[in-house]
Amino acid sequence: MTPIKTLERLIMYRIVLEQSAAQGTTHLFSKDLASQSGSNPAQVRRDLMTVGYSGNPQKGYAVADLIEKIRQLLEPGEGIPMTLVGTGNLGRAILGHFNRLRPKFNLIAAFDTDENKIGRVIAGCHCYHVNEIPRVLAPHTIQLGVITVPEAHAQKTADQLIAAGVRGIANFAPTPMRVPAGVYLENMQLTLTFEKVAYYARAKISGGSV
Amino acid sequence: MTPIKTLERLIMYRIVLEQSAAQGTTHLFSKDLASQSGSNPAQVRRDLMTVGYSGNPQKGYAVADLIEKIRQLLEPGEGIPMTLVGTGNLGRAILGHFNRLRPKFNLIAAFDTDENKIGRVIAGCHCYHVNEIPRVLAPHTIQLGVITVPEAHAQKTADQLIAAGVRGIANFAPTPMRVPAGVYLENMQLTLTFEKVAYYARAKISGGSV
DNA sequence: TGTCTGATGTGATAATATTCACACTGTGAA
DNA sequence: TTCACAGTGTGAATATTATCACATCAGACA
Repeated sequence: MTPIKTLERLIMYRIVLEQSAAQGTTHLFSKDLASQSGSNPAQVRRDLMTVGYSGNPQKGYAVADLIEKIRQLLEPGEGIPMTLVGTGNLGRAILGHFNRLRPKFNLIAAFDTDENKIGRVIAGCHCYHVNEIPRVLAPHTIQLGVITVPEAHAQKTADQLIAAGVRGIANFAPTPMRVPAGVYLENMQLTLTFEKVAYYARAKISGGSV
Repeated sequence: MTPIKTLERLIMYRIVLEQSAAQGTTHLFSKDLASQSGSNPAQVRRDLMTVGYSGNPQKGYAVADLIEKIRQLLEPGEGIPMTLVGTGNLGRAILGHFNRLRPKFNLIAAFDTDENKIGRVIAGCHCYHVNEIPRVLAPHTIQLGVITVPEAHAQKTADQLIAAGVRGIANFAPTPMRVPAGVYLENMQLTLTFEKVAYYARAKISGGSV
């Protein structure tokens, strides 16, 4: 099991690597990868040990090969089957992003309770009523459920997804939720992020170091 | 300087505490706070040491007092002055959230390049052209700049905000960016989060523990 | 009043994460 | 071919973070 911090950095490295590849770069040194991803060279080398890819002292790391190695770690199968519940502003913004996300995400369905949205295609994704979660998701092994419903419905939605077999949830509702062991939950609290940034910004402004 | 992990949890505790307060709860034990915020009791007590608030072995922690202590750490001044650049889907979703975020955020202005939006009020916030960033932000000490512009403009936008004195940035554009020392940057990569959740979900599905 | 109880605050310990520092390697130049 | 060099891979050291475990405490109760 790759440690969470390492995994986050590897994902970031892949983003950088893909941008480099798009610009025609074939090789990168650890210090390049570090500066572009906000890390440091020693950290990069240490992280790359975990994917089992070796660079070359003269040329650095072969961009294409390294992308493939990281891909194998992140998406050993075909694509990541996912779903989204709550097609409000934020939900639609996220669905829109999926057109840009790496093709290995496989968006199975979106869900909402608004009758005006049921049956329509929103941001390229068919929208069902939440009552249909069990039926629609049954044939799939969903790895990622995104929750963008109002706060009051967040926990119930999570319970429905979990009952339908979803084992990974990203919750954007502004309330922490609880899930049983065996489900991985990421609470995406915008408030939390903003307050954190403001806190450290204040430290910077007042001259402290972080 | 409060460690980053501790700070994140304190923010989460405040969210839980405010929900408890809204339900009329006046006291909570560390184990309650822990279970509702996804932590554990020892961690909660350790974290609360850093804000200098003591509980009572029989009653636990006084909800109102603890909220105030955490508030003093997070917002020692009046409110957190902030701004947002890029009023697309995601930007508007975030602006919308601000109606719900704690009143201590003080949204100064929003910026865009779309002439149709300039001069209008979007989600309760006046929208200026990005060229006006220096003029509009000059009178303020912005602690938080939120970037929700397309990938291609993200770095330039960050540079503009930093030139205008912003020392804390939350970047939602799907590309990592670089900032000079003295600026705190949080790259909010949706891709990163989603891939991370999917990775650990797969571990759960295949029976591994995390 | 004295005793009991269950939660707190915290020193000590363990686990995790990062950084250092250096032997080793593959390539280009002489 | 041999040398020099810049960058890698990694054991060791450091720093950070989380957990344990227990002395202490404030109130309930007899």
